[in-house]
Amino acid sequence: MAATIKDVARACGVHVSTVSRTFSAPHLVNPATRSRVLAAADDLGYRPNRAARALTTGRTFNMGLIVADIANPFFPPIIKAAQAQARGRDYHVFVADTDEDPRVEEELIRTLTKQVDGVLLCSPRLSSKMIERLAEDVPFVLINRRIKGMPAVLMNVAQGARLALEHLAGLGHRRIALVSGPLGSWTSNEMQGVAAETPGLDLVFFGPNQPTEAGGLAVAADVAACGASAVLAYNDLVALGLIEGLAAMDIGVPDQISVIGFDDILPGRLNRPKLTTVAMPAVAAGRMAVDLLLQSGGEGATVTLDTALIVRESTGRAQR
Amino acid sequence: MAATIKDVARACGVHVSTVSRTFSAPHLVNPATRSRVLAAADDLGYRPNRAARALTTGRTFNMGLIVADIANPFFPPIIKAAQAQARGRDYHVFVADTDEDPRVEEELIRTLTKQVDGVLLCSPRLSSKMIERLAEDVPFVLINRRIKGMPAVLMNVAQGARLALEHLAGLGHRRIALVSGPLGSWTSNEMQGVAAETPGLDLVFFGPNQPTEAGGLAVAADVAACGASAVLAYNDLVALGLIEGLAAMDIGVPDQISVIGFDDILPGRLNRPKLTTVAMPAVAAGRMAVDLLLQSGGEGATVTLDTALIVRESTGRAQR
DNA sequence: CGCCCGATGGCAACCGGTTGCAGGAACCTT
DNA sequence: AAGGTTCCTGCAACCGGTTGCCATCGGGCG
Repeated sequence: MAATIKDVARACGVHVSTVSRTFSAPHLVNPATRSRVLAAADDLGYRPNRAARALTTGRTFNMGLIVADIANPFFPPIIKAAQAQARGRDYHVFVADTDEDPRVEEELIRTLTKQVDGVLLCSPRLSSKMIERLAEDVPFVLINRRIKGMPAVLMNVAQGARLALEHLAGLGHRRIALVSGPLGSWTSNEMQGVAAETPGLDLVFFGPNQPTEAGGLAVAADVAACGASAVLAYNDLVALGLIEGLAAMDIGVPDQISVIGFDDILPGRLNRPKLTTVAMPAVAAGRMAVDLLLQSGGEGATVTLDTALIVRESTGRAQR
Repeated sequence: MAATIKDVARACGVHVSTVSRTFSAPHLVNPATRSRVLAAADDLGYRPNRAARALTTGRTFNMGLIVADIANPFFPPIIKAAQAQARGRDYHVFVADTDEDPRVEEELIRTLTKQVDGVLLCSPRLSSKMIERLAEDVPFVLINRRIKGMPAVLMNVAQGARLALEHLAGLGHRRIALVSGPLGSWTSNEMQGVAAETPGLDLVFFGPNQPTEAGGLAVAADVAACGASAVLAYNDLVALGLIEGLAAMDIGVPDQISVIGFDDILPGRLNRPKLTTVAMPAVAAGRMAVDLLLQSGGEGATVTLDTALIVRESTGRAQR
């Protein structure tokens, strides 16, 4: 049995309210009394029960973090950063994986609602309408999704796409394949938007595709056949699948085709050729989302974080 | 303001205790009353407050999961599986990352203690003594660590190492390098134990090493110089680093040296050559750990899960 | 020397549920 | 018809803290 506030009160002959105040409003208790209480508490190994406290204060010091797929290497850095930042603010984090299923996502949010001060929604699959409805019960911060009036942390995909296209253009590529992700993905739309408005390029679109290596593998043949000398892929996983598919057809990267991914996940860094990619600020996003949630005074604040092009080995000069 | 039990009680003219029983002991309430209560609850969007419930019942329906490094690709599958299994049991999971720091780990456990029904410790860095002491306050299940009397989920590294060595021997390799991990790592010890007792092999040990690509990269030259035709690496990350280092010296894998890793993480599957590795049953371990925790009747039960050799492309016949 | 005030700490209600106990009603038994 | 069950529901205490209110006490001030 862990020590409760009563045990401490009894141990040093004061009322429980005094013990309570020693922890939550120290300035209201006499220094002498305070140190007696602290000594007794330390002696008994007392720690305030956060859940009980939450009952009256309304603050749980917990938050939820909901992601589509923990095993997708894009998410762990975000989770790690958010969790670390939260710990620094004395918060604990419930992490839940929806398996890409909106219904699971909704149910998860509902059961979490009472138990947290807010929820970080990372690339949510729910409809905007549903998110807005759920937001009436618990504060949200969105990551990688924009809904008007809701605080969000966005990654500047458009800027990254622009950098990537400039890089390819600079290497002499003209005909470029755009391998997009799932239908209606925000990232895909951003990429296509930028590409469409970039002059002097001859673009070929492929999509929708699964956002995985399998997706990349599946379109490799089409990409090879379309005559493009470079590819901008939806994410690193797709890019890696693509490279593998091209290799199977004996098409060398970057010698014959250049490939750029998005995200900068670990497997891309380890791949050979090392993947040129647009790095998403995952760590900063996780941190920022936590801050946004906790200072929620800034209702609806939207932060956009810059991306960066990381040139490695999967891009090279266009062959003439 | 979310609806409370009182709102529901008022709405359908019964006492709160009746509402409470409708949810936690339905057989004690008249079917007619029950359906009225349920209707009212549904109408108001009422959901019991789990934290408040925990206060009296002592069960929080939360558990903690503590890992050394979320961003290490070995852990996400475990986290994902544990979390999914927990959700199936109506549990929520706090996930925390210790950054490999035992003090953070201890503090985390302490603050989590009151808020969970148990904690899953995944590859903990704390001393056994400390873990035993903390176990007095909250039930643990260990993953990848054995402490007498404590429930644990282990992965059969020895068996995997045996399979790997047999595979290499079968390919004609005799002189084999063993690239271990950090000092005192349980996995390293198991591997070395098996290797030492395998007859007919000429073993060269390298260690301790960082359990990362950097670690593999760093020993690549030594490994190449020692004349071994095959390497058993501490984990996939080390193996990948090793392959990269060998490639830099123009030593081909598997043509000149065969490499086997441990874990079966995603980057290994995507690498070229695709990594031959001993797959750790991460998903099963995550699930099993949750089950062990919840049925904790089986005090101290230890489950050992089998590993499997996955032969891909990084191993081949020894060259003569 | 009396008054006012700030500092201190006890009291008790409350947060949202749970549960042992008791009482009333309906239903059986004999 | 009396007494005993069983079923259902209300009452109230309790889980571990928090907090508004009030009483007490000592001291400073006029």
